[in-house]
Amino acid sequence: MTNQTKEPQWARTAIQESGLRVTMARMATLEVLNTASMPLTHAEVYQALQGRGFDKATVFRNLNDLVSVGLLRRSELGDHVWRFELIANGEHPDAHHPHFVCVDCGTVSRLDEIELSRKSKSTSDQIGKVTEILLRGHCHECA
Amino acid sequence: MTNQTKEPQWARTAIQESGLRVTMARMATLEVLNTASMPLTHAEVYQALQGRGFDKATVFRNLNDLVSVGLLRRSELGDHVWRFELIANGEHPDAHHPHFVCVDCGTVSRLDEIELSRKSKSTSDQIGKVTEILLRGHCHECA
DNA sequence: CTGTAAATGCAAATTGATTGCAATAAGGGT
DNA sequence: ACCCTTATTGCAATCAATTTGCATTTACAG
Repeated sequence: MTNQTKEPQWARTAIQESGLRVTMARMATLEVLNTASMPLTHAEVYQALQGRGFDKATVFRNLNDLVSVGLLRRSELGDHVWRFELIANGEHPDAHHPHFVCVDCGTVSRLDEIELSRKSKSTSDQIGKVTEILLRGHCHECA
Repeated sequence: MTNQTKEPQWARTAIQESGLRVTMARMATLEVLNTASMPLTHAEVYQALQGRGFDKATVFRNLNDLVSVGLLRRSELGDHVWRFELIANGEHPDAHHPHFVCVDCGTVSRLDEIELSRKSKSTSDQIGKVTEILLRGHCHECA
């Protein structure tokens, strides 16, 4: 989650503790995602890093590396693009929070309070363990 | 929806009424999707049509054409692949029914009874009009 | 300070999807 | 049944997102 008030070296510390090596590209990637209010695509992260000279493949690799050590979460919200977001301290990597995606403008919103009706929960339990809820539709801006 | 008991010429009729020309490829595409119990990817449809000699671009175009005349629905369930399913007679093209996707094996299940809790509904109403609900998680097979 | 494994840059490869274009076929009109 | 027009098809080329191969560079343990 967004957290503008982390300790100065939180990114370095987080990377160190993950077992990955601390590099400029990784620190910068975490910083970018830390100040984002919504999941960012690779393209958005890459663009935010323009001027620092990192290669696009490096950004891809770092995003994926950071996902695999549990610092980021990668999700697909329906537009054929991966989005990445920081996982809050202590938050379970699989515990995606619900998102709403506007199919018209592509805007992604985070919803924290969404849950299924009781009856639906038991229905879905018959299928498996739900770890993510995604809602799609038309946001008020586009309606 | 799956419907093995349509009239013999339902596919021909449906295509005719849509205004598209009736071709072998389109009839076959509809037949394949009619006997499928879940949304199929282009690759799956294409494979099911192997031996009939249709080109992969033709299959793509037909799937998209059939979507645009409202005979099929195209959805993206989180794995970067479009899936297509027949729209039941009279069903609203935008009225996606809920799906469950297993993030491990990729299996897609259709859920017809899922809904949000009342509180969640009002929360999501503040964001926009929800037209699709997608659940992801681990199915029992993979758990 | 040095050695080694990890990370990076650059280009090439992959994958899902789309498009240009000439050849072919559907179906309305005669 | 036979044209004519236009939609549809096949094939190759293209596109966009993502991944990979490899030589070079860099982090960091000792």
